[in-house]
Amino acid sequence: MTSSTPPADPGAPPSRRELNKAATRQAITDAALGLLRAKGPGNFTVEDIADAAGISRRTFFNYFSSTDAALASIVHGFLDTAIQQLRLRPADEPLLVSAQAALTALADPEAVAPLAELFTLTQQSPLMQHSELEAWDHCRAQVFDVARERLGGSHGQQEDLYVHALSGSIIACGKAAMEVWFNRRGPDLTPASLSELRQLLIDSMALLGTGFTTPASLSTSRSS
Amino acid sequence: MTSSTPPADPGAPPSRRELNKAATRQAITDAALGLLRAKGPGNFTVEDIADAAGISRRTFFNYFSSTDAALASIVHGFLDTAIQQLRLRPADEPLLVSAQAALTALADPEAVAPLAELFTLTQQSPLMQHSELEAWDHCRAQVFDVARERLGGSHGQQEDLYVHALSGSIIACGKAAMEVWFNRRGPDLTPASLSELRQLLIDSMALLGTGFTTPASLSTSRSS
DNA sequence: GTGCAACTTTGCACTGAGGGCAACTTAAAT
DNA sequence: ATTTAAGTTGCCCTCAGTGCAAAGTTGCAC
Repeated sequence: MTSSTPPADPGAPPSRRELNKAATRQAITDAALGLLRAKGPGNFTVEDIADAAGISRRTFFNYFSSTDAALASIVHGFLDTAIQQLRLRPADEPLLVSAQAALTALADPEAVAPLAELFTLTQQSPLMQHSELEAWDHCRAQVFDVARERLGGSHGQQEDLYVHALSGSIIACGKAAMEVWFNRRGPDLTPASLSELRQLLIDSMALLGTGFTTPASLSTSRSS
Repeated sequence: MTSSTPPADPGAPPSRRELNKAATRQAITDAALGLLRAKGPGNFTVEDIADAAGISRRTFFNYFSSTDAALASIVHGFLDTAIQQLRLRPADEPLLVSAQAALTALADPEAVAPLAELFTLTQQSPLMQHSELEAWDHCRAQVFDVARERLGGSHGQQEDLYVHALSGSIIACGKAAMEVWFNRRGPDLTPASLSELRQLLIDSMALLGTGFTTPASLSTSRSS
């Protein structure tokens, strides 16, 4: 089974089985992305992906529960590293600052390239929104965990709202920054474009931190 | 077809066809909700719903593209009225205040009852999250429209981020308030519970308006 | 190495979603 | 009443997703 317990020992050398599984997983997402490029969203089947990845249809489902899930694993990968970055921040830092730092740290070509391509390929069609929304929501849940940990165990019921609202808003703003960036730049990955993405991420978190005070405050960002 | 142009004349008396369609639509969601109650999420098929609603399986798909969609129409209904309320607010009012008003206006038994039941019935299982997330996202898009209209046509590129981030955050906070409320109260629809929901909605918008300043500000809400 | 145990892949078969199409039924219009 | 448009249904197709059991691999002990 794919879902059995992995060694959970980060220090140990990955066994052959682990490597094979990782490779297969990668082959699947590569194949899926390739077909998306070649045929467009909705115009290929799970069997197509399996063939392209050199595995059987049935095995595909051992790894992913759907075509969408396979493609969304790209988004998951990105967001997971974002969460990793977030957890590295000092616990006494304001969450918004941590989020800013974690996100801008990821605004480099290698990390955003697959994401950018995926977005440009699927922007027009709602066939991917499902898993994409889920990926963001999964990330939100993890930000929620981090936020709750930071507030310590002393949280009464009031903090529930605070933590829920904050984590949700952080995700919403991160999403907003990415969306605006894609709308403006498309698949442009030049340093100038990436620096604009960083600025957008910073600005969106700043908006959150200042309570969205009137649009006059918009003069903050002048980056293109 | 279901998707043909409705008269779009709100003054005219609804024709027989319109009435039939509305009735069928309602019968479907009723049947779906009934089956959800009776069998639990994931334990019934489209055919079951069609049978219960007294229509053919094929006709079901003329109205909804999936079981999820049929159930999510409940959420859609709620959020659509929320948007309606939002559009009724004066255009020069701060958006956060408008959102607060629109949402709290809907915190009455008739409006939230179906929603509350749906949430309690599906909270445990991820079988509904798809359409639910979509419903919220659809609502976000509409808040986005309202926000853009309010900022007038003079919006340069900076406003894009502002509007995206703001509408996304509003939705996130509305969601947060509802989620906290369901977690605390479950399907409780007593006036005390509803007033707590109202307070939560107000508080979450307030958090957004104050930039989530330190948890010390949490003492605002003391409502149970 | 040999062999066993655990894990993984695959084929097969089955249920059910979703949609195209044409025949049929019902409401509206003249 | 007759024609026309809108809606319903049955038939049939493809494809998603899953359980099961028979293979094929890898890990480990001897």
